[in-house]
Amino acid sequence: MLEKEYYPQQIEKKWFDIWEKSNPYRADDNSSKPKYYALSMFPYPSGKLHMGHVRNYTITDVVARFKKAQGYNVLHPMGWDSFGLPAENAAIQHGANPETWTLDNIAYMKKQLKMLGLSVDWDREVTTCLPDYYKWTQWLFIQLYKKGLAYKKTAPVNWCDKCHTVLANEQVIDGKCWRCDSEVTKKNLSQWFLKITDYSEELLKDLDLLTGWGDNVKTMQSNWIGKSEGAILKFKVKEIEGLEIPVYTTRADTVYGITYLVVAPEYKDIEKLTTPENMQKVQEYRENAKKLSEIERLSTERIKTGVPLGTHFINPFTGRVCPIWVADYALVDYGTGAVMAVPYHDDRDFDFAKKYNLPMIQVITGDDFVDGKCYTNKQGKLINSAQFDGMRADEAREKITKFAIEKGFGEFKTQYRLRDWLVSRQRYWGAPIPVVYCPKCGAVPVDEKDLPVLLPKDVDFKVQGKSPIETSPTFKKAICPVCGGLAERETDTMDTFVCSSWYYMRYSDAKNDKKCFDKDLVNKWLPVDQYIGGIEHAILHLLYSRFITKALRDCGLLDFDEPFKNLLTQGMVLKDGSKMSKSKGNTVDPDDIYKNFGADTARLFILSDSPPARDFDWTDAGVEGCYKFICRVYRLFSKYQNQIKLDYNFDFSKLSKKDSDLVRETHIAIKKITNDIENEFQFNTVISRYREFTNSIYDYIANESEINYDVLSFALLTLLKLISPVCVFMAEEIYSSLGGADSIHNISWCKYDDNLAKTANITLIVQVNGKIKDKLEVEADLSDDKLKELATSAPKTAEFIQGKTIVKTIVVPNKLVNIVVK
RNA sequence: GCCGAUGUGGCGAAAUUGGUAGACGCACCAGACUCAAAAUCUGGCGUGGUUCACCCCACGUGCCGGUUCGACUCCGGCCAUCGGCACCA
Repeated sequence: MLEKEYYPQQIEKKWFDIWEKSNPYRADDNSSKPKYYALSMFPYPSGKLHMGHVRNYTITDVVARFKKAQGYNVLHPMGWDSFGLPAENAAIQHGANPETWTLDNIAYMKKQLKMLGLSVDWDREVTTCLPDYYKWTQWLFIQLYKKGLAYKKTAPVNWCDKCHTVLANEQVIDGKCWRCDSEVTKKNLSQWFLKITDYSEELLKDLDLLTGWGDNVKTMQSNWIGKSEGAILKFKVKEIEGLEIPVYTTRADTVYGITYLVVAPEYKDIEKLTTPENMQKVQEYRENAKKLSEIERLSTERIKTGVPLGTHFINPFTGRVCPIWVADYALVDYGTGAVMAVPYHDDRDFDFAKKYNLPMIQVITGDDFVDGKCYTNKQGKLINSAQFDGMRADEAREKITKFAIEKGFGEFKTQYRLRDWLVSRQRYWGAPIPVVYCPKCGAVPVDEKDLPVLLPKDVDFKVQGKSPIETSPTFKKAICPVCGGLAERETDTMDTFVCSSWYYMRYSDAKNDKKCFDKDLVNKWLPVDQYIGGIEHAILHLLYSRFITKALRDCGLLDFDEPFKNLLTQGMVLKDGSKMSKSKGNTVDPDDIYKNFGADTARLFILSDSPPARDFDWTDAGVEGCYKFICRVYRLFSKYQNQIKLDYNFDFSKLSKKDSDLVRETHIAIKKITNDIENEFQFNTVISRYREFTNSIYDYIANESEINYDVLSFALLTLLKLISPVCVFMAEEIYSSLGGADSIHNISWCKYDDNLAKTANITLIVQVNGKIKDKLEVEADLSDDKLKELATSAPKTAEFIQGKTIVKTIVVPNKLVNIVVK
């Protein structure tokens, strides 16, 4: 029996306990049904769920439940991105053990997720900080190493002093650390990299295959990869026989306008290129450049500086001899580290030449050319460029490069902005990089049978200035797997983004202790059909995962090219106009919502007001509104629980108008809700339909004596099924109280009859010259001629037509008639 | 500077192929129920004009222009907000 009023706490507790015991949402590896893989970005176990999590996982859960009801074999897993600095910082600050801290948080948050009613297959739970997972992260690292995709090199890398570790390029946001927001400096260190640049072109090109991704994310990735097509041109140094300076340019069409050349302060040949009399000034300049922070140096606002080296180069096109300068607006790690300067046609060169009084030569002109101003139009015509005069700039670019190739001082070159992924971290709480250093054999990967390389427990977290892992008295000692001699273990751990770049593959075979995953299983379940998470991973996680997928494909471990077929980036959860955050004090604790209104209310509300991709504004009034709606639905069922028939039966042709109208409303509701879910998961309109349909049912029952209980049963049970993916606890409670044998969540999705999914009458709009003059209630599906006749003879239209000539009449079936008169 | 997204009532928003702009909700107002309140149910709710009122008329989807019988929707040109990239040669 249903209670008269709705008590969410009791109902949700009851089903929480039942589902806890049965784990009813196992994905079946052997099912013959088509598979559907619904995936949420897994959480970092920071302590408690926040509303962003609630939104993310509710959306994915409704998708998973909808697809299951539609007959798919659904995989909807969950896990924990559980390595990373917060655990280590807790250890440093409160003396906690990072592992205990992390596992405690996981236990708490797991319970919160279960209270949210997620249809997750908990048998496949993955925890990246546990050895049964990171063993395989290490194993994958070794496969990449063998394939030449993991390597160690000394390079200027990003260093965060506060986090005391290096960072990947992707983790430096506006010159600051992505985690702690402190300024990042450059350090020259020997570090491990993954060769993502081998895949630059494929990562860019395959964005076109990702038709289920938003343009925003694809554009961000494309910007980040930063492809540019140009040429390398080589210039001979006048003073030094045999020395050449190659430059990279996308504007080969401007070579006749070169008046100087700039090298970066870190340029490799810079000392050779400096004359003794300039040496002191050049060295001073370089020292100064080193002191500047990345932020200062990359600021476009800054006034450009530089000093001449004293040497010169010969422009092979013109034979002109021009000076070589050092200036920090040339970047050592892009192109060749040297830039040809064409002041008249490049803003930066223009500023620089003005400041130091360097000559300018105009070589491009056009209608919009203004004398004395830098002219960067790429459609202009060449002048002062010998045989290339009169050509359009974009054509000349190719011709001039070809000319340079023929003469042996140039080549075409495609350049990418993307850099290799720096993956080593000087921190404790991560997967140890499985490498040992042997005095004889150098850096050697650990023998695969010796994996995992376990994190040592005998460490001191309070140590300053180095990784806690270094304080272990035992960890470093190792035997070289090649020669058997004494060796030293690598103490760096991996970037957590390595762990998270393959977790969604592990779900396909989460408990396998022989392999990272079975090839057949990973090929069966992946690619992910729908991935849902925050936009903040547009570059980081999503780019890394795409790279790892392609790399593992090339290692022969799987057979697909892209990991995520469809991607939904959900908007933020706001309150009072800004993002919920502890510092602003505008957070809402999911536990409080569970306690006061129940998880079903939280789920309904978080889906209700905005489409998933847009930001969502949390309001207390909105939550209450949703709670009231759930009560309103519940009351319908509790009121008629004795009349509702699970085996309802009626003959549509014999129904009264009122009954048949409700049947039609029911079919319309099924159709619209199904379409709205399938069309980009527009849950906000889905919920509007729930309300509309519920309002229709309330209208229907207004007169008790006219109720046909078979028709009412049909409508109510349909509503219950339609609402069941969102209000999971209430739907289950009602259905089981009505005597349903199975769980409502195991019942197939409702079908609709297209002939019944429309109203019996329509409102015909009558326009004269495009202005609405009348609205007529008429039978649906009348012929065009009949509609025309009805419209012209309508009394209100008559006065507008009278005395005028009808030029034409436009009929839109079932909608409108427009009479055009003169 | 380049690229992407967005722009509709007091607020969140809706609107197959161009075809009733504002569905659904929040807030607000009124009525019913009640001794009263809450809850619940019913109705109203873009702006301006006109009217005792019903009606009716004009305007209205960031701005300007165009195509069309008809434009939130298509085209051209702007503006604003948010986000990404950026001394990348």
